[in-house]
Amino acid sequence: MAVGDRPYHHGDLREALIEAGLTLTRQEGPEALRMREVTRAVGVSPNAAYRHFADRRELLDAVGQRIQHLMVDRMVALRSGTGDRATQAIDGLRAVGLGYIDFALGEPGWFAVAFFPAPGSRPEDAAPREAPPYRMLVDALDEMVAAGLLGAAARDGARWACWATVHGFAGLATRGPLAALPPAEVRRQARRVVEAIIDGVCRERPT
Amino acid sequence: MAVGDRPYHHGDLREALIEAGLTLTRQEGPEALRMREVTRAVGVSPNAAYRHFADRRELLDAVGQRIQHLMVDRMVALRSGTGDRATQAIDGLRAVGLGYIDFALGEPGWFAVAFFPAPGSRPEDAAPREAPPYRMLVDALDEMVAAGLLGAAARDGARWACWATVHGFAGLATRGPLAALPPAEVRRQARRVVEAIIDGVCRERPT
DNA sequence: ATCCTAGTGTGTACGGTGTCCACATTGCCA
DNA sequence: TGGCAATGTGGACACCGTACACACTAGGAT
Repeated sequence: MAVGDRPYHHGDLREALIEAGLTLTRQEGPEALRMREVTRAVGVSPNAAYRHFADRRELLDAVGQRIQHLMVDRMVALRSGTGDRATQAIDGLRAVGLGYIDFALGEPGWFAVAFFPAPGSRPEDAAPREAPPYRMLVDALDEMVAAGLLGAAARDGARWACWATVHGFAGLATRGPLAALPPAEVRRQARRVVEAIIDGVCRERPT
Repeated sequence: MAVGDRPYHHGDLREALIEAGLTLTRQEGPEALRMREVTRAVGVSPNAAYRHFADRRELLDAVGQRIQHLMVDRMVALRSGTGDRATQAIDGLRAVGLGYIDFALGEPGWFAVAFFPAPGSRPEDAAPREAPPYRMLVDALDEMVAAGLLGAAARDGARWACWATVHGFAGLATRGPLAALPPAEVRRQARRVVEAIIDGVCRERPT
């Protein structure tokens, strides 16, 4: 059953490939995910991967989704539930925004895999509307509405506005000019930016 | 002097390579810039490019800077100078934001080259602080301060907040889930998002 | 218990890429 | 007019993604 000590069939190769992809992309980002290297890391022939993923991109997408789940895991760990409903709601929204940015700053390679996988990736399934971090944001905004801090009519626009701001800041901070600033300053600016968009979104009147 | 009809020396090969890079990346984005194809388009041997650019990335960066200049060219065309100083200032800021987004929507390939060149690009020189579109934003915010619509202390933070929002929206709209929405809806949301961040930034109190 | 089939991994090969090296050609300046 | 620095060429190397045909193995039907 085995010529070396490893059986011919790997057991759960699909999972192993995704995990190898995770460790490979953590430092260098999506470019570091090369079929030959992933399979090499798992100790398997390059073509074996094609039994589980049609493409390099399909594997990369799978890794990206896994990373999005890691992301929400870290984000939920930030929530603190004290105070009345209004402060809880606003704290929750803040936590989502800062958590998103913190993850990007702490794991720039992974963040790039999750949200900038490949320049030519087809956008419709790149980061579907059900992206877990996006759901967290949606929930946080619903809490704001329930607490009376945000008009129900403004909710839809607020989703895009909040996501855009936080996402853009993360992009500028990881692969843009903000990366040149010292990390403490970056975090300080992150807090200001999050406050600004929360303010702007709460003031928004329906159009 | 010529074996075919083209002289051995190209004249301005560096410029020709950049222009070929522009046309190659316009549709498909940064990935479409391949050394062999660029040189092929110019009618020159692949290695000739290495007399003018150390790397593929160096050429890609040059193309990206060129695109940033194209971007401001289109953005300045949007400015309309009517009304009093305050309305001019706020209209200018709006125009910068919407112009940024419009360019990204109209030229997603180029936008990606300018701001998401390669996942592994070293961020310090990726989009230096003097990026032309960023300078436009800085100027617009200075006008806001001069018009008394923005506190001088808040200006620094406002720069990052505005850029992050607009940049993030462009990213979501070109390679993210917003790309799935109909273009008219995207533009509508763009207007709301820009309004929201302007509101938020103007309300900001110093920290 | 045996066979067969579907699932999974392997070997080989092809075309493409970025980039290094040695060499060819040319324009320019002393 | 000679020579030198700049510029373009040809060939080669290592690597990549992936298609094709084949090998092995597990597990259900007989």
